[in-house]
Amino acid sequence: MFQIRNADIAKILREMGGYYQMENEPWRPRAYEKAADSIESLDGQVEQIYREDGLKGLLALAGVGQRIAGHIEELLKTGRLKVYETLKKKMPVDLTQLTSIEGIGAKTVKELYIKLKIKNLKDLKKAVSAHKLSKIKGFGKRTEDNIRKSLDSKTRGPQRYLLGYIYPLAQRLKGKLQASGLFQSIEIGGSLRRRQETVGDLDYLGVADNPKAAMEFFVNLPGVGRVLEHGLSKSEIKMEHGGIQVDLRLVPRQSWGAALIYFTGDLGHNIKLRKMAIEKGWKLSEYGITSPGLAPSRGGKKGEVLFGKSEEEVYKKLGLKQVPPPEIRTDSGEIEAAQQGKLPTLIDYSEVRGDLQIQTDWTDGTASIEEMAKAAIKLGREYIAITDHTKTLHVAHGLDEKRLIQQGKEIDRLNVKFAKSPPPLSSPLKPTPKASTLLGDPGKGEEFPSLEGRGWGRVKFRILKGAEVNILKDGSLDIDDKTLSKLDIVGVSVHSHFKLSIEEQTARIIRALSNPNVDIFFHPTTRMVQKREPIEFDFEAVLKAAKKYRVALEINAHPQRLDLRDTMIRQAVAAGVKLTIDSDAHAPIELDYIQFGEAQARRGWATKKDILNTMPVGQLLQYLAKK
DNA sequence: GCCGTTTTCGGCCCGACTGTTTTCAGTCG
Repeated sequence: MFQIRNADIAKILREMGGYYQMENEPWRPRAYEKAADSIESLDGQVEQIYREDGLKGLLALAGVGQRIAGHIEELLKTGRLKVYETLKKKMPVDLTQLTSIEGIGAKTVKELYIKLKIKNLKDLKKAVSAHKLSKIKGFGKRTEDNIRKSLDSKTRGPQRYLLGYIYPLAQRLKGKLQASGLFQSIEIGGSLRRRQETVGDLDYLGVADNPKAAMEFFVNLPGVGRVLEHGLSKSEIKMEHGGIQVDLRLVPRQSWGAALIYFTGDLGHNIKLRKMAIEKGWKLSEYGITSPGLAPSRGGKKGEVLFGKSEEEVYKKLGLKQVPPPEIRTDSGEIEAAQQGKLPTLIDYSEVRGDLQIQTDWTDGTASIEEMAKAAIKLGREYIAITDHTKTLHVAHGLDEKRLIQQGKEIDRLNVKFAKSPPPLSSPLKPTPKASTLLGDPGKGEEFPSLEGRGWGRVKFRILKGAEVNILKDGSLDIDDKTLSKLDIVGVSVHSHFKLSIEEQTARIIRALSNPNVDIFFHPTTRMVQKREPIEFDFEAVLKAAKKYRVALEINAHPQRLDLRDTMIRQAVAAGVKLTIDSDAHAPIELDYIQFGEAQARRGWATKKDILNTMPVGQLLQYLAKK
């Protein structure tokens, strides 16, 4: 059998969809794209599914039927796919490459190949430089210019941005739009509102009395590199540095809720809602629930808007008893749960009280314990655990037993110092939005969390002694049990031997978790978003072990890790395994990453009671002591 | 090509903008 990754299978299917699109096939392209999407978003490898369950396993995948399952089987068995090769022979173009250029789809690729024999980006660049495109019928000078600009901007900047890194820019832009006074409402939608791990572009939605002035203001924002589109209801810009695309849609006030739903997505969630509307004899669009009518752009008469003012109204009319929080709008059961009023109350932003993974300048962090503690206090944390690396992680100058004991003494000293004279609590706090602001009521501004009612003043800040202990190849730990037993919090993590077989990796992890001193399994899969694949192990077995040994799994909030990922969090919650949300901060500014861990937890349907560090410190220590 | 409280046929989300053409196809989200 051939080792073919999901991404490769998806790429081939997507290209096949493109070829069928060239041939003007009506529905096949959509089907292939859907199958490709579905495979791309899988947790496990298709290859493994096929190895375990054969063709039946493939057919169980969403969007995969007899024919496409057969394609996948052929790929895995022979390493090739004959139909694909035949299509490719007829039109030997690099579809993936060419369609990655803005404004170029499959049909344009076909034209370019037939007229100019353009097969890949290199050919395209040459043709553009020689001004050959503008000479083809159906292409003009503007098209050629646009393609040239797309080619230029493609060479810089990543395709998708990490949520945690783009979030501040998104908030700043929103602030600027708000401050202009030209928008009665402005909200951010899209994958950022859903708090996806990565964000491809920023989607703003607004209500403006004077759309012309509002759009004019938008396309002339400072830092705009290019204006891609400039209309009265929709405009798109590309920022100069980093090149992220920003879209703005304006809608009538009575459509605000429907538009917010529409521009928040995701696609699967929206499609299901639209089908539900059709079943009720209506139609759902970004303008609201309407009586059936033809699309205005196709010259038809617009149906009358019946409902659409708020998200709540639209969801209610469609038969949902609750509004699904944006983070879980993925068409994975949230609609059905909301119909029955059985959505869980997700953990809210700022419910995490303490941070249980922090590195300092004792190893690879940049700040001292005291500096990290003071920064945490400013953010309103009630406790932190100092968890520097341990000795076998040489690159980080990990601590040995002796140094850990020394560090414990330093922590004792600081705890006494803070008890005597607590550091000041700065105000206002950093803007961590409450979940309710995600529901985007028109006109409401950003809310700031408050410490009132949290018992601040009565709660003493506390630094806990901890460590991020390295799991060795055989599952033993690199710090002796006697030292570990003196720590408040012991986290363990994998930093080496990523490529063990599934059986070995699973056994190694379970052995580590079975150590009675261990409290948390840090960044369990070690994946780095868009950078490093997760290690492979039997997650079900690890969940069982975590439950048995009372070990919590971490939701690492660092934008680059976000580990566990959403689907695994949901599995852990279902299995009754406790979780923690930690920043993994190596510098004071990174302590604020907690909010992205809270977002991740919400996307995994976690509630407050699932997350250990929503507890006050006393309760947490009590829980840990019971082990 | 996929899918099924429309289940083996007949649907498949829906609309905006652009460019080039003059009524619309292509692309995108």
